[in-house]
Amino acid sequence: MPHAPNLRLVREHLDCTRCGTCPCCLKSWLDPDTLRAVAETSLIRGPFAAGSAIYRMEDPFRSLFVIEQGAIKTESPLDDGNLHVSGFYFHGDLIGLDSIGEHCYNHDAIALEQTWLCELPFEKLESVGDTHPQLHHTLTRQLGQRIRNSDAVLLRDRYQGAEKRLLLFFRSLCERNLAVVERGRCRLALPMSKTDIASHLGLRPESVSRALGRLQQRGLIRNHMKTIEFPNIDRVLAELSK
Amino acid sequence: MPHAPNLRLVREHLDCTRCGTCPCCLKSWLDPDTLRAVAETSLIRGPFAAGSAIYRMEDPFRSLFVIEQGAIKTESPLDDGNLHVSGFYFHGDLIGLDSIGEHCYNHDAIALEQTWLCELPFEKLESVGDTHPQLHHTLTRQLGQRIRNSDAVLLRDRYQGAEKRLLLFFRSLCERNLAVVERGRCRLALPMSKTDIASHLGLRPESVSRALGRLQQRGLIRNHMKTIEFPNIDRVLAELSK
DNA sequence: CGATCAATTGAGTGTGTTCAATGTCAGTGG
DNA sequence: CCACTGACATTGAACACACTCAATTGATCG
Repeated sequence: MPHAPNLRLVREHLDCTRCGTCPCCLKSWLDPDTLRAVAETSLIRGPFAAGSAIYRMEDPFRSLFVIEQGAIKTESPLDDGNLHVSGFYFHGDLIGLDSIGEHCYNHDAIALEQTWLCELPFEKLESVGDTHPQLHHTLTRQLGQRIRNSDAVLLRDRYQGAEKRLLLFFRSLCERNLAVVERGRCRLALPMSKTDIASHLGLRPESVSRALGRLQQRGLIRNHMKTIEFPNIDRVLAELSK
Repeated sequence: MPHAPNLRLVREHLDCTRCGTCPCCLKSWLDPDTLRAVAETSLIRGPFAAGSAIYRMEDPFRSLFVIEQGAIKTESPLDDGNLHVSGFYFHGDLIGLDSIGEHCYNHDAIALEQTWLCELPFEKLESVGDTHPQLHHTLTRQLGQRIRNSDAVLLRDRYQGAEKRLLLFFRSLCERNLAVVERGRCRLALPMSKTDIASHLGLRPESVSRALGRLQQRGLIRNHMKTIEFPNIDRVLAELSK
C-alpha cells in the first residue's frame, strides 16, 4: 500500500505530485499543471491523535481535507441531543464537501486513529479553478459522486435488515481497501467502535451485537474485538446478492 | 404565485432573465452577463403530460433541468425490482445533479402533472462556467446543498416514526411553497400519490394510510383525497419540535 | 357501467428497540 | 503486580411499531 512517507512532516506545502494518495483524491484527475497549482495552495496538517477533532461544527467552513493517512468519522447532533455518525473516511477520501455553501461545517470531524491530512483552502481552490477549469470539473464530479453515495446509504439502511446492513457496510470498507488478505482469509481491522458503526447504520449497539452474533453463528464472519474475519468471502457475497 | 407565462411555448431559447422561476434556480445567484450566457445554452421543454418520462435511466446523461412549472418525481429500481421514489421536485428546482459524472442518468424522472422544463445541456454549462467562474461557484454551492438535503432525508427517515416522518415531509413541502393559505387554514394539494409518498418515506402504503388516520384522529390534519389540511398549523409545529 | 388502480381497514407476525444486568478490555495509580 | 475505573460490548426479556397478507371501499377513465 503506497503511503506518502516522512516528507510530510518537514514541508509546509504538500507536493501532491509525489503523494501516494491516489485514486479517490483529486490527483488522478488533474493534469500536472493544475495539480501543481492546487499543491501550492494546500497545507499539511497533522498528526491528529485518535479522538481529537480536525474541526467542529462551530468552526467557519474554510477548507476541504484529503486524508493522507489515518481514518476519520464525521458526526452531527440529532434533535434528541445524541450524536449521529454520518460517515467514515479513509486514505484518499475528501471530506467537507457537504459543508460547501454554508458558513460553518456541517458536522464534527474526529480522528479515529493517528491521522495526517492535506488541507485545501476552499477559496483558494475556487480561485485556482477559475484559471484551471479542469479543477472545477473534477470537483463537480466528486460532488455528484458524493450525492450518489449518500443516496446509496439511504437505501441500504432503509430496506435491509441489520445483518445485511452490516455485511454491506463491511463490503464497502473492503472496497475501500481496508481489508487485509492473508492465507485466503480476509481480515478487516475496524478503526471505529461498534457503537459508532451502530450509529452510522441507524441501529442500536445491542442490535449490532446481536446481528454480529447471528452472522458468526452461521459461520459467515468471525467477530473478535475490533477485527472481523471472513473465513469464506464467497459465502458473504452470495448472501448479499440474494 | 409568479409563473412564467405563455412565452415559453413560442420561443426556442429560454429567456432566464424574465423567467419567474427564482429563488431555488440559478437565476438569483448569477449576474446578468452570466445569466445571459446560460440562457443562450438553455432550451424549453414541454409540456410533459402527467405520468410521462422526462428522461429514463437508460438515457445518456446530457442535461440538467430546471422546473419552470409542474412537478416531478425521480425513481430508481431497488434490488427486489420495485421502484423507490428518491425525490419530488417542484417549481424552480434543479434536477439531474446526482447524475453528474455518470454516463447515464441515475433515475427515471416522471412528470406528476403537466410540466414545463428549462433544459441546461451540461457540457455547454461547463463551457460557460469556464469563462464565467460565477456559474461554477453557483453550481458547486447547489451541489453542496443537495448533499445536505440527502443527508437530512436520511436522518428524518431513519429515526422518526411514521407520523413524524409524514409531518416533516409535509412541512418540507410547505417550505417549498406548495401550500395555499386561506382563512387561516393551510391547505396542501399533493401532486403525487400516497403510494409515491410511502415509497419516498420508506414506508408501506398501508402504514402511511394508518398514520394519516391517527393524525386526523388527533385533529392535527384533515386528510381527503389528494389534499391535506392543517386546521391548526401551530399544533403541528409544536408536535414536530418535541 | 364495468375495469382498474389507489386508498383504506383489519388481524397476526416479526424485527429492532428499550431497559437493565453482566462481561470485557485498556489505562491508572497504589 | 493487582485493584480500580470508565468506556465499550454483550446478553436477556418484554415491548412497540411497522410489516405482511388479505379483503373492502373509493375514485377515475374508457
